Amino acid sequence: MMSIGALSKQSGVHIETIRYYERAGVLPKARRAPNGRRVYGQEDTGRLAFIRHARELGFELVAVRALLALQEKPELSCKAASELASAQLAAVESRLSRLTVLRDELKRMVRACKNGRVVDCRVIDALTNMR
Amino acid sequence: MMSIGALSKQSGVHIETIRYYERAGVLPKARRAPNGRRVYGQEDTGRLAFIRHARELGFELVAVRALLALQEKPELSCKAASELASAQLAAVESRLSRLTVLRDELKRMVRACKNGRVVDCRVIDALTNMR
DNA sequence: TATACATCCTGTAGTGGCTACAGAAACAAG
DNA sequence: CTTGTTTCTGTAGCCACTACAGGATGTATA
Repeated sequence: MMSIGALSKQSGVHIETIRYYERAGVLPKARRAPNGRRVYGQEDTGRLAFIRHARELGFELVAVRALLALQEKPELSCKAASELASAQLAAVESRLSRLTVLRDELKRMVRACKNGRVVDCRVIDALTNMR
Repeated sequence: MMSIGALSKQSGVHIETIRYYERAGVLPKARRAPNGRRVYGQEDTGRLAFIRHARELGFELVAVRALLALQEKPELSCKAASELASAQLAAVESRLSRLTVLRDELKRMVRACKNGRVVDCRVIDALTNMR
């Protein structure tokens, strides 16, 4: 049992963001103390960690909601769950392959630009003439 | 010499975005025809290509502006440009490694969901305990 | 020339995912 | 009881666009 401030410290997610997640339907509506303040449990720390990492990986809140639904409805049919997971997997693999291209391009750029002047620097060329 | 519509078609950047870039100070204020319409030259196609690719690589507009400023002052050292690229590279590599973990977990989950129950899936754990 | 329609202009508002603040209420410490 | 912290709701701002509205101007066809 903890306050929104304690949850915020534990999870590293801003208080305002926690309230925003509730408003956006990503977190369930928090239980309230008699004085009206939100009360959280340990499971919310886990949920927030999950949301944070998923967001860092580029998942939109809609997708995060879908993934959380998997966790919170273990009675969901295997077929539906598998389809949802497959869709996420496809999204992840697409992101992965594009990121790999970007990484290689950035590596090339950094290599091509070692202690020269901008005149000799290939970063700008690389960005202008990429395709 | 071309209109904003022609530039848009050539560059693949929406008209509204081109005007937004001007407003945001990323593109220089366009020369105007006597009737008040914006007039562009071939160099603007290059600038837009540059901006587009930089954005695709995850550079923020602030960074794009910095890179464009470097381009206009070629007597400066390349250090700043390569630092920007290195920062991008680090961010991309961090995302890559975490995405790889997630992909493996999703693959595992899809496999597990074939014959088991959602409750056995560990994707949530993978995302929750990721660091 | 008249009409139709495309293109452009400025300005404003909406989007997602936060983040920041204002003003009020409640709580905790001295 | 005062002071300071925490929380509440509600609203506004941020970035990087995107989507209009409403008006001016341009071009093609009858």
